[in-house]
Amino acid sequence: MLSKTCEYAVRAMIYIAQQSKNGSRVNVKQIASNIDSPELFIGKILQGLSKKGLLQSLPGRYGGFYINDAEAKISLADIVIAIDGDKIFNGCGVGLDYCSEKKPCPIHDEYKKARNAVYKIYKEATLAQFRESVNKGEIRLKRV
Amino acid sequence: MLSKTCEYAVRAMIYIAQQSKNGSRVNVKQIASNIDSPELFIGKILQGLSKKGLLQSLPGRYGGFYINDAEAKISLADIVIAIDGDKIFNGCGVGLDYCSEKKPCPIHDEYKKARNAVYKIYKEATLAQFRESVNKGEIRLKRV
DNA sequence: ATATTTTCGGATGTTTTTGTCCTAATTAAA
DNA sequence: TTTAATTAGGACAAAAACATCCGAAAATAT
Repeated sequence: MLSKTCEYAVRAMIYIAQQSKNGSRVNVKQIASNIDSPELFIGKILQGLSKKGLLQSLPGRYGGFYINDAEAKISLADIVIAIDGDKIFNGCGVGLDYCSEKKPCPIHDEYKKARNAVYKIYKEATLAQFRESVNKGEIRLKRV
Repeated sequence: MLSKTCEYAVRAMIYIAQQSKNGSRVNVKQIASNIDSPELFIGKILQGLSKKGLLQSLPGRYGGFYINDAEAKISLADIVIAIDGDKIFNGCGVGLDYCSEKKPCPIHDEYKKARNAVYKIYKEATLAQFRESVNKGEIRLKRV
């Protein structure tokens, strides 16, 4: 399960990807109101992702956040790993550090399959994909 | 991903199930040292599970925790739900409360499949199963 | 140049999760 | 019945996650 921080990040990135189709920028106020997140908090989160190069930011009047064509190739998995790390995709099903191919835990093999399926989903969902569904009403990012 | 509390609970329950094969009880000190958890904390966790009827406890000298044949039928999923709730098995992949069959989020369908696979694994792993593998060295519950 | 609007960065505050402490109640052996 | 060893329960403490505040820096329109 993703952390709350990570959920905000994923939804914000999807929103920004949609909005920056033609180079336009969105500010934190817009983002927060469109994804139902605390404004200052999503600001901090995006600052971090921006530092890591997952999106662009421009300070100053008429500034904001945006995503260029190169960044549109990034996947939800990239965002998740940047925020929560890769434990969700690699970790053991019962929390054992030693658990591995060589020293599997009781549910290792099946759990690994399921985990990989989850990874595949997040990996194959790229921001570019979400741009496609702009304005079709297919995507709604508010929580309720 | 399970909470730390939940991971401790799952490992403790597996350990207790193994140990109480012939009605014997284990105390928190034994449990903690065998699953690598804080002693007092796992005590608290098991008290909670005991109240909910997922295992038996006996206070007093020579007391401890144990699992009877009826409880051996419970699955890891039952434990997870008792501690972390069912959000991990039912929740949306990007944290949207409204997300459902009728109003799916962008990754709803595939995510649901993967989530169901995870549920199946935890559901089919019963404590009775783990009793089978006692002393075969198949199960190791210490973290490292 | 100046005013305005935005992100940046660091400190701070709040809530939840994780973990501990202490005393009481309970049980069984001696 | 006494004693020792254990769980029960409630308060407390520490750490991590979540969230806000404030002043500085940056960018653009005027």
